[in-house]
Amino acid sequence: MNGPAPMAATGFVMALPGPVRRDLLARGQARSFSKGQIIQQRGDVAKEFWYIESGAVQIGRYGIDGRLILFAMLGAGDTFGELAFMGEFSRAVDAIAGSDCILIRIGDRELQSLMDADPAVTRLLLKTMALTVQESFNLIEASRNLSVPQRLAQALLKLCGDQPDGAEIMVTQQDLADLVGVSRVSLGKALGRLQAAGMIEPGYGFVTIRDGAALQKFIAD
Amino acid sequence: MNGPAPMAATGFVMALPGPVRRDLLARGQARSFSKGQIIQQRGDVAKEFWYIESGAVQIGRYGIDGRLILFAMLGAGDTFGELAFMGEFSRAVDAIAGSDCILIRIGDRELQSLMDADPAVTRLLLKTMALTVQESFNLIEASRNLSVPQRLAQALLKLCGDQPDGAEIMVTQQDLADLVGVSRVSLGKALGRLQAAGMIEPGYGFVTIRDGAALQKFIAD
DNA sequence: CGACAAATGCAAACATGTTTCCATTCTCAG
DNA sequence: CTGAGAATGGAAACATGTTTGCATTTGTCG
Repeated sequence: MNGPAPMAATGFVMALPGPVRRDLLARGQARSFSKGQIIQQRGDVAKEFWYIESGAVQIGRYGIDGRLILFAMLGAGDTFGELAFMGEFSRAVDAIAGSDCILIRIGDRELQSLMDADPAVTRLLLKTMALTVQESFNLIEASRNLSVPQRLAQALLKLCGDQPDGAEIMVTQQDLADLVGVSRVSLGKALGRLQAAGMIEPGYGFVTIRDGAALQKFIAD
Repeated sequence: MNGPAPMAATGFVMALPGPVRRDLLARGQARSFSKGQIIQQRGDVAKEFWYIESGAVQIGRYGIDGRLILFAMLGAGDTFGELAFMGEFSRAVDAIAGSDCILIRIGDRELQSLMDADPAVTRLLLKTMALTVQESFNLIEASRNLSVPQRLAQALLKLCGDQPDGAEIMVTQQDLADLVGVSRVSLGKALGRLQAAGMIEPGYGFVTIRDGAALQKFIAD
């Protein structure tokens, strides 16, 4: 209804020690995108990666038929694009502005000078990427072992980060469906079940978390 | 029926330049495992990674209820375990000997000296891990957009690597089912359809690839 | 305010995959 | 050669998710 949807900040930049981080961000260039705008497309040559200063970014893949698969929805403090950048191949995913947002572009030069200055940075990069792989393993496991309501609960908890109960997540059912990997109809049913259990309260364009602990327990079966 | 199932060698070690690779492997310790033996378990502390000298290794996760999710089936020349090793967290997956096999254990010291000697090695590690992430994205996308027969075709092509038509892949339907992420019944049906189309020929404990090109085309829809 | 688009709710027909049995075939050790 | 276990084949009942179509609600903007 009101406020933005701050999410758990993950990714490489936030793991950097404060001074180093500020220095790196200061070297980057700020760019703003409006909601729905394409930030990067699959196949693009990767010459930079991005830090999210404010707003939300959707990471996923658009199929030829208009289908969308969301791998993640990122928020302020998150980083994306390191992957292709580090791997030196073309973009593996599309990135779209989920809301009006301000990003900071970090290019080859900026990162290189950082890595030269501090070997620990490389280590950190490796660590972050390893985490990403783990994440995607978890996604695959979830999609095979968990029911739709459980996966929905998982997605909601991730989106709300460490916000306390009562947090309103600004997201449409369609977006959630793309994220969880089911149709909007199925997602609606799942929402209904979580609502019936008093864990959440669906709204128009947002979802309110009523009982995060219960969601956690629900996932664990 | 006979021969092993050589697969496309992927991973970090095979990407190293010949002399460097031989040097690294020479420093490692060879260990042999018999079929079904557990090589590493989820949660273990990661003090090393492994290079597959010969045989097959299954990478996946065992559920509490005995369910198994296979992420990959690796063969000679492949590497595994770099993930947790690099990320400095505990093992994210289980590894089981898919057949009698010989592995080479590479520990902290060996890798460190390699990284010190050649900074390009670090770059290579990053690249390899980025590829792994891409792979897992592809897996997720496939599980959402492709039919079971298509995913089966994909899995079979990956398993046979670049072997010519006629190759016999030593694998049971149950293993394939765990890999593709469906029940054995569904996998059986999918096999039947590929067979009807003349692309493969199922056997007892193996599958013969009849027309790899057709499989490729079949995946593309 | 009032129209319009976006988002949600709902239902029926349909498609796909699972589960549970059991029969059959194949391989291999003894 | 033969018995036992592993692997495959198949059928029926069931569960889950999709598709399609339309009605309803909500927010926005002129």
